[in-house]
Amino acid sequence: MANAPEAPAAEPRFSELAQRLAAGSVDSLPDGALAEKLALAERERRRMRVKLGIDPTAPDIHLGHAVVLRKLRDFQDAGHRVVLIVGDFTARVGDPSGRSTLRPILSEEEIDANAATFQEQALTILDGSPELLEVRRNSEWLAMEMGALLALARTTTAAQLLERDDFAKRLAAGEPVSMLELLYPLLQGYDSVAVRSDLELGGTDQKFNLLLARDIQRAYGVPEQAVLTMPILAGTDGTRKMSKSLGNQIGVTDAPEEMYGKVLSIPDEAMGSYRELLLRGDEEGEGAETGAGARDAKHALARAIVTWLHSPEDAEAAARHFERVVVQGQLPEEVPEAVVAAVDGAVHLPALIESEFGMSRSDARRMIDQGAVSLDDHTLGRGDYDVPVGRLDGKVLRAGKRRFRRLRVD
RNA sequence: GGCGGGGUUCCCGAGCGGUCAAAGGGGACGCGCUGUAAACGCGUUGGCUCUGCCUUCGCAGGUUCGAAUCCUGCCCCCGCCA
Repeated sequence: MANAPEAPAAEPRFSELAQRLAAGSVDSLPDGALAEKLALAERERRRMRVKLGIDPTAPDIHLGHAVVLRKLRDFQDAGHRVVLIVGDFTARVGDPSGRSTLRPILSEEEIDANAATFQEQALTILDGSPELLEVRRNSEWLAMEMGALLALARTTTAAQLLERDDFAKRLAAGEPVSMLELLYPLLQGYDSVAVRSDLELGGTDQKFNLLLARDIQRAYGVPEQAVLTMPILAGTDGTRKMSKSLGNQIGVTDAPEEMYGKVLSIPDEAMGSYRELLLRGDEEGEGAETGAGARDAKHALARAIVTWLHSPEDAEAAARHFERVVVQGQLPEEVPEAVVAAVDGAVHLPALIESEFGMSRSDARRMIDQGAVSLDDHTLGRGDYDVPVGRLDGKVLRAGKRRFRRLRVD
């Protein structure tokens, strides 16, 4: 970095830098704030403090988080410091952003466990060197006294909070909004006061909270943060926000084959945004969006994502696995073994499927009846629930497309 | 505090004394087809020792041969008034 502390910030230079760093974002607010922050940091010869808060309400980081984490990484690569706040305290409150209902309350043990894996998984994307990453837990400052909480509550009015889109909508729809939820934006804002953030990142659904944090910082007499919002990544269904609770997520630590398959299951129309939000744009060509071209484009996308989060070798292997198991309907290279015990010389398949694949026996029976279960090449039919042991040893039981077990008779 | 509306299966939502394990949609799963775990079509979707039995319609009692449906009490949500 150049050092010209006395000279007024060379505006064009910082605007340009800010523009580059904000690439891919939806909003960079207020106008010009990011450039000023960059200039200020350089003038003071320090790194910018770039905040991201994540509530450890679910144990895994998914690609939706990855969009923002990747952007944070850009800031690290530019020499700035990421302050990752693990919301162990706010997880107990539950951010209602973009949700229509109250989150379930998690136990302290669950939160701790989630927080640990979160931190670890974030490092698959972030640079973990101490000067570039600071990890904090917001229970450090949010477990405050009642008096302090009241002071915080005084900073904001009910009208301000009710401006928030999802609160307003729920209210209008006659749905409950708890006081606890109303408090959430204040707590998140206080995080920004506590860590003196220069910039905070978040999804577009965080815009309100990120901006309110500025008001709270002002009320506490600390500099107001700039705000950068990133687009929301759709889940594997292609429409709703990716989230664990909707079951449409792709975890950053998902096994390569799993990750590959999940990417292929997104609707064709979602490919473009996946490419833009997750890859840097220079990885793979555009590819056609329809016909066989779409298939190839999607395979390329899956390969690129697995390469990013695992390795090129894993991506290769995952592609082979997919071709073999899904396209050609063959067995995977490795099939886990299951030891079966016979009763009266026969094995009750619904019971076996229940214990091996964790579904109910009724489900298992339905699958057998629907021709979804096979032993080697023989597809079972309606009512084939009991099979003599003699016919089982060494055979591969397949239930549905993706569940396999090689049977060994005890 | 008063008055009114409401809590149904994974979700939304119909049912309002038997024909209800409960319409319809979503989601999920399965089969077919295919360009992929896309799209489309068809089917399945409480559990089990499965042509029957058991459990479920906020919770607890009650009426009835019989209740998700009626009554009583309680809990929770929403609205209006205060």
